[in-house]
Amino acid sequence: MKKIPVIAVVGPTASGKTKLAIEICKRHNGEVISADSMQIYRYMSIGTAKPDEEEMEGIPHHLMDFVTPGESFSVAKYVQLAREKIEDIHSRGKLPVVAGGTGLYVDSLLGNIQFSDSKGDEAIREELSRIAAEKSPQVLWDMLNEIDPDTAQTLHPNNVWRVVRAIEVYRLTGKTMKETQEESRRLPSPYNSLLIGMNYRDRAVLYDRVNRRVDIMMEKGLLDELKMLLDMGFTGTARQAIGYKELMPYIEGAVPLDVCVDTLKQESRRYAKRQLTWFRRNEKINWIYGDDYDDTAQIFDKADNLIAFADMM
RNA sequence: GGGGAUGUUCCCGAGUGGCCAAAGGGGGCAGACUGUAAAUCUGUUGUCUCUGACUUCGGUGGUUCGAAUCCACCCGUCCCCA
Repeated sequence: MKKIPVIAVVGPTASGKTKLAIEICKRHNGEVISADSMQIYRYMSIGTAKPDEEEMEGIPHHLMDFVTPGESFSVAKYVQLAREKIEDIHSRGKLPVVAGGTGLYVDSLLGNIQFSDSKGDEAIREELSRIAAEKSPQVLWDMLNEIDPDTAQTLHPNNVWRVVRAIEVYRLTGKTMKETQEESRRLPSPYNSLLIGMNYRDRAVLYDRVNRRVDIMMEKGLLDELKMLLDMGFTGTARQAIGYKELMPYIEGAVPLDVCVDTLKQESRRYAKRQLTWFRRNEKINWIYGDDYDDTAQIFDKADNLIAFADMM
């Protein structure tokens, strides 16, 4: 069976992924599938740096702006939906271009990870979390070490949530996390993917872009967007999004706005760094360093070279 | 002009004679990551020829076997009185 060609544009926040993905779509008849854990939410546009109508230049964008803040979502759900989108786009003779900074989503999708049917169990989670809180994280970790030493070895006792999850998986399925993960990787990927990573050789350049983008978000009315979300009852995972939680102390009158904005910039920079840590371990990524070029046109051409060289179409 | 306080490693901040290259926090850097992932967690952070050596705690000089810690003077900052 012929594999489906997919181009993925990854990289840290504010690196220029969105622009590049749209340009690739324009040149190669593509459609964008977002791989961003926060752009999935409706009403969160400025803070998640969703491209607006004008920036999209008529290119269809999928898996963006379709979950109401407060609703639950998961990698498994993302992968399922993204697969359908890729099928759909490909069947229409167009090129799927996955673009986003959520490494887990991208890798799970392209790696064709099979998530089992078992969901979560609140009761189990509460019970286990309580053990960590009332006794100690170490006690909980020891429990995991009894049933699944392989996974326990890879987890730090302080990473309570992961330990809880590993034990939960075992209780729910009778299989250890390690077995579950091995099974999830059995099916080969149906995609012939080309990964392009945007980055900057000089970290300061990237950080400067991040800072400037936060300023732009503020100018666009991030505060009003947050207030609107709060009026709607802002809950769930969506609330974890960088851009909103950092401004809360100001809304509550506890901290001056400029201090909150500085924190927001800092958290954004740290996030960019974490994203790099994730993507850098992937040797299949073809990196494009923005500071190697004088303008975006050259970056687009470089991407084109990569695509031509990959000869995937 | 008088009185008081203070100056510590990138930042904040502990440290009042040896156990101090110096607690803790922040930031930086590096890493992990399979149903919350913009989350969660870990390591590291003076230099070097690195199980030891060397240079640091405003400056200079001194006391001492030994000082970031004690003394003298100097420089800077802050507060109060005038």
